[in-house]
Amino acid sequence: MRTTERNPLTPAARRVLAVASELFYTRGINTVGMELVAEEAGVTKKTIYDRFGSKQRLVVAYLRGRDERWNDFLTSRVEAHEDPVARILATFDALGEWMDRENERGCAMVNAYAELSDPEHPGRTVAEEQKVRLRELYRELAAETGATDPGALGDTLAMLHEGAVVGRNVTGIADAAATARNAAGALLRAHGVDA
Amino acid sequence: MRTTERNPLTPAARRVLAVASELFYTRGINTVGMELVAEEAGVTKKTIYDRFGSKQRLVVAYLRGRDERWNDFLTSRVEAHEDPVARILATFDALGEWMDRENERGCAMVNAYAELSDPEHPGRTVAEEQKVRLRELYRELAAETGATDPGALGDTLAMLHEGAVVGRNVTGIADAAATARNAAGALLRAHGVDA
DNA sequence: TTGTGAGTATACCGACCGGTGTGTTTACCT
DNA sequence: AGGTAAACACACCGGTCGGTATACTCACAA
Repeated sequence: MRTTERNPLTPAARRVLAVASELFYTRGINTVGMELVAEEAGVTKKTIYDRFGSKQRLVVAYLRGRDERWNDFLTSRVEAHEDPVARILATFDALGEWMDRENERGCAMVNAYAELSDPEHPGRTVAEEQKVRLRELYRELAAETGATDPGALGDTLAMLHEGAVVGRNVTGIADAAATARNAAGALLRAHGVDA
Repeated sequence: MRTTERNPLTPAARRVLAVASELFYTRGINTVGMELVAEEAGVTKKTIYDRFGSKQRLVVAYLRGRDERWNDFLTSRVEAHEDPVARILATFDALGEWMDRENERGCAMVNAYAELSDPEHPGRTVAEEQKVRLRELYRELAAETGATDPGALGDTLAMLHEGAVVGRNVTGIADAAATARNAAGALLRAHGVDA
């Protein structure tokens, strides 16, 4: 575990993380062995364990990285607008784009939460934190609109957001994000917001 | 695979299925080995393979059984009401009760979908079918209310339903079902339904 | 009474799992 | 020229995976 948070990854470590992220996401964390990761990254297992220390840590790095990428994307989309209503609607547009681009296997955090049943696994915390952060984002945005009961509105939007991912991925609702966006508008109006 | 759909399970097979269902749900399908299932059921592996043929089939039996239990529960709650609006709201009450009682690890179908990455695994179909059935239920109930655009309303309610499960389980929204129920009422009114 | 189905016990299979140890090569920095 | 970090190759560890084989006991029913 020579790898700390600040100093950058070595080239091989970066390759390992990229490959592992792809494999863990598309085939599942428990299904993918370290030997396969090493092979696909053109690296020996030794190198992986020298850089990451354990599979658990590699999994955490994968989840953190993916969380960060999504969060950066979402934040940039939200901050592109001033009006709080537009900011809320932008989250659903961002979700739709993201799902079209790189979510063909559903939410990585929800999947990891399902796979990592051991309550001690630090990967669970990463997933929980991501969801809590999303909830708080919606609660803050709801408050900015001056809605009546912004807490309930924020929670509702967060649930709609999560439901759109499952709806798109498992249920097969093709336009899930757009439908959720429309619903968000209706919910805003129901909470006394001009939308 | 002597076990077909109609003839009842032998006592040992019933025990195996019960134990496997509990273990698969709480610890995850890939995490639980057949040896553990055998041990916990007080049965030898031989017996399991004589009755179920393979782990894959045991997993499918688990998913089907759980799906059936949930579906029976939900259906009974819906059919207890005449008014379509009451029927819709009843689904969220049912969900809340179910989650309090036996959903401390989230939706078994969504979890299985995350774990079973092999697209050929028949367990995936069970999960997909359950989600599609839920979507169709909401679409039919929405149509019964005479709502404008019952398709979109139904899809929205289905997503809200799924989001409540994730919200409750991962995000930690304690009253997720109640919040979703309130949101469903608002969405109904937004679609021109008296609710 | 003689099968037959259900279940038991135990040993085994090849494959793979996460992880470690030893020693070597490469490349850059001073 | 010497030092150091990174990556290499390769062999190995104990343990578990899903699944199979053999042989035995028991209850019940024709």
